[in-house]
Amino acid sequence: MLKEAIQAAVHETFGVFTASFTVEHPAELAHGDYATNVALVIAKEVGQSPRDIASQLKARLEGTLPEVAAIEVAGAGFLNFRLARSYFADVVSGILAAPHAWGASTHFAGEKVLLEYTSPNLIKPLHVGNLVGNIIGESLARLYAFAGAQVTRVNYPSDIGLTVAKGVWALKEHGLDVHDIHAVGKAYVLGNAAYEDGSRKDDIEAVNRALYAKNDEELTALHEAALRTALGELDTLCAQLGTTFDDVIYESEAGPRGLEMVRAHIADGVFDESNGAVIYRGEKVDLHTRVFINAQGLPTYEAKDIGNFALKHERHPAWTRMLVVTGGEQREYFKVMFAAAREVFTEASNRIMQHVPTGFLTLTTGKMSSRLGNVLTADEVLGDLREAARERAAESRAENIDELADLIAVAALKYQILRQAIGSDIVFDKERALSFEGASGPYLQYTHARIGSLTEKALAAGVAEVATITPEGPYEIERVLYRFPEVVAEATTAHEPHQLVTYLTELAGSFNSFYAHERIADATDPYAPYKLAIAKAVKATIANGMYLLGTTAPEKM
RNA sequence: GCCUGCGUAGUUCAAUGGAUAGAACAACCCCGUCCUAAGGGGAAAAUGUCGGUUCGAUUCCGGCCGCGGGCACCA
Repeated sequence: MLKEAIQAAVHETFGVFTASFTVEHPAELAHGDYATNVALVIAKEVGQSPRDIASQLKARLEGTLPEVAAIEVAGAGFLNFRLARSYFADVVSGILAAPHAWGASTHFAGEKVLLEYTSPNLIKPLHVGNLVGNIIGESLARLYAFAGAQVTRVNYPSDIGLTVAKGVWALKEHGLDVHDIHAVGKAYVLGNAAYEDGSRKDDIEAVNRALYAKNDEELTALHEAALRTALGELDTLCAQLGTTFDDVIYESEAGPRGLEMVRAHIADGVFDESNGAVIYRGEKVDLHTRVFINAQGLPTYEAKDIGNFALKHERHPAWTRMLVVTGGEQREYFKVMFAAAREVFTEASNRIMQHVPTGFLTLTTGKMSSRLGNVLTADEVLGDLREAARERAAESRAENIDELADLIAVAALKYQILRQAIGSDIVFDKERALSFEGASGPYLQYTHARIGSLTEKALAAGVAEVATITPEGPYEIERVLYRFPEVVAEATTAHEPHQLVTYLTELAGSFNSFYAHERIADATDPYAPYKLAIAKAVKATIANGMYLLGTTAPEKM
């Protein structure tokens, strides 16, 4: 709206111009609520100085925009706009009228999003790195749903293949306890070592074939028991982290299906046979060649993914957008896989398929490596966080300490993972995560709970929120508050939950500063009712924002 | 070798080509008869390097230096 008005004013004053300009929130609140660089951009074409142009535009625009209270010429020729007091008050009352809908949109209404994430190897305990995909995927799922899409959460765990065979071989060889996920993980490490050093490579490959063929009762039983153990751990973790999958596709289902699909598309030229293997020549679409079926006739990851695609497509035929969240090392791989999938599934070739690469997680002590013994498992990190949270929670106002400790642990972990752009590598600082201070999940939760308590105090003091009697100028917090829906929209379309994290942290900081300087639960303050209304609006914003991050904001802490 | 991602305070992260590069942690200083100190306030501290494009570059382009990922039968 503002942009169109500015554009019209420029046309009327200076005629047509070709340069494109922006209208955005300035980085500094001191520079107003919106700013445009139009004067700088058209200066050359118009042949006048940016500041002169800006002044003329200011004169023309002043008083014509109902929501704008003031226009200033600033800096090199920026035009800064300050929104009217009433605008902010309207936002606050809007939030209080429908707090759960605040930030929701219909941007993706009608879309059916298939979102695949988590997808672990079912032969070892999950480590923090494996949690990254789950945490990012869950946030994206909630963001899309909040924007009106129908989201289907899909888990695609690896239950078969060489990695699994290594573990099963060692479970038998060393007689480890298949019901203990850590023993299973230890078996995987042993199996991997025996495979890598070449000493038992043939044996393990034989186990792999036997698992595919299911022709060895003992191995098959061990295999199934190991899977049950791993799935049990996965269920527990997902329950703690707040993810419920709508569909699970096992690699063992996807394999045969992929084998069939790939073989069926050799004749029509999608795939080629080469050196006994079946390959896709990615060079035809500027990518690289990859093997889909190996020379032994077993499906590789690529054929399994074609099978996975087939199953997803079959079970959820109306999907409009397919997202797959995995580690960034699979970037090039997914380009090839999707290219092949578009040729195989021609009826779906125009739909949106996106790989969402996540960053690699390292510890402050370096890369995690089972050999170096510095692997941080998911249950370990959550356990430590819960333990630390419980100590603090014991002194809190919460009725249920354990429940609160869980919420805090999850928020602390997820904040650490979601605070940076999802594709960039993460250095996970456990000490930092445990500190609960400064920019952190618990900081957001604390602010939320603080407002909960404040609301009770206000009630007791006889202050009830009113969004109509306002002080003259907007408080800084109000100037941050109204931007929430824009941030949510941007976080969704750009797949950038970190924008939401940054925003919520700024909002909480702004509120805490407001709280430190203003009396709210004070019936003698004429603006206390309005300030309480703001506080409640902030609380609703944090609650919705934290939900979108896959976390929960407690009422008390 | 080819392809690709990344180098921002001591550390971990921000910044659709804009204004004085913004936070947090750590180190330093201040705030407790006052609605939760998991809080607030203050001071100090950064764009790897050399060029180019631009009114304006952390951002776009190129060279160099450094780090990571991928490149046929692993996932």
